[in-house]
Amino acid sequence: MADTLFQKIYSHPLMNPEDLEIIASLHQRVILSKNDFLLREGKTSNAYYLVEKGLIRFFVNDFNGQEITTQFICENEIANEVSSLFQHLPSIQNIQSVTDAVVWKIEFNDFQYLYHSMESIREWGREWMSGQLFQTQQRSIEMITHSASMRYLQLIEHRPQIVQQAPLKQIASYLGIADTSLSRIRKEMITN
Amino acid sequence: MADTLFQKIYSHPLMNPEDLEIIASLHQRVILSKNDFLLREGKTSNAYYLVEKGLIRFFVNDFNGQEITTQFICENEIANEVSSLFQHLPSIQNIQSVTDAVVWKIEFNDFQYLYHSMESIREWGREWMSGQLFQTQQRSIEMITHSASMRYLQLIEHRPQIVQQAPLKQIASYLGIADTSLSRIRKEMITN
DNA sequence: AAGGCCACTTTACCTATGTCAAGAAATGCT
DNA sequence: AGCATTTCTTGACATAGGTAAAGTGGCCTT
Repeated sequence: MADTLFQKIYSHPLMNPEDLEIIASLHQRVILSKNDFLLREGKTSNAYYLVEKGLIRFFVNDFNGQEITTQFICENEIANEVSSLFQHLPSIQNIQSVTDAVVWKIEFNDFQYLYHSMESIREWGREWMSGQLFQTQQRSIEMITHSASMRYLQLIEHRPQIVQQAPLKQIASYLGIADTSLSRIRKEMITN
Repeated sequence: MADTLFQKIYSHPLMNPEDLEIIASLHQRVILSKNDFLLREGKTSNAYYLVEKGLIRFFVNDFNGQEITTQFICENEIANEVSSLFQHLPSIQNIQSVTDAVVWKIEFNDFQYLYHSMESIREWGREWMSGQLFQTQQRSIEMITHSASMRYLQLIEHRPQIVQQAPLKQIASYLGIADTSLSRIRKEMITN
């Protein structure tokens, strides 16, 4: 069952079972309780995590001390604060479990070893990063072109786990609106 | 003068003059007139561009046919539609010169050759991508946490060339507001 | 069972930004 | 130079979403 996790996440045309086995052997299973932190603001990231079970979020604190959720990571996705991990800079983001969760950790040094010894993971890595960049850009564009209620509808449609598992306040800040506004949008969706 | 362009852009701890010379030799100088396209929506990108002179923008068409400027690329920066170039997918973005410009083009195949033969450019590439990801995330966060006039002030402060060289409508869509709103913000900034 | 806390909702009011339409200024074209 | 087109500004009005404060209900703790 963890095997299919690795297969799903590390899928790439150049990937083969031998490489995959080596990759998997460098991951370690970690059990998380709700609200546990995987990375705290100000610390430098030294690992990333594959999510087997549960929901993870990234958040920052804005200048009024409000928590802004910037990403949700669902099952079969990767929680990786790229700019801290690859540039060895203190993170401005926090990574925290929203629910109880099971994740697989791989340390930077082990990844770095793989990256230098396997073409498959290098190519996979570049593709993963470009996919992340694409998603982040899409999200920016949607913040501009769609209304808050449209954004909420899209979230329900495309990532229902988030709407089911995360508290309203986190979803609201992810959508870029106040929690009372999300509450109002929910109400209008029911009555109309 | 083009040499310092390559030095600035391809700077990385592992980079050395020999590598840099090989890299530079695979770029080709291209002269652009205002409004020329480097990539059109629906086409698959097969190159990226270093900007020596002038201003370049990325834009998408939203569902009402409005152009939304998603990025401005200034001098000594790179114009690269990553997800089209590296995943060979049709681009949803357009890349167009805002002013007359001089850029240096490198084709995907040549880059790919470098990427496989030089550790320096591989590491540089990963760092560049993670930098891009960071910037894009920062921009999303600012769209949520800052008001339109704050965003405009930040743009004036951090990237004045854009404010000087791009037309108001493009700047407004980049800031995520209507052009009339940006005009009003400008007025308020003068009188207050 | 009682108190306390948290997540969510609701209401009233406020403000930033959008929309539309008109005019002024700048730029480009022949 | 002169006309056309685009760019920018302005004003009146509309609306999505913000803020603050109070209310409801659930759940945990003792």
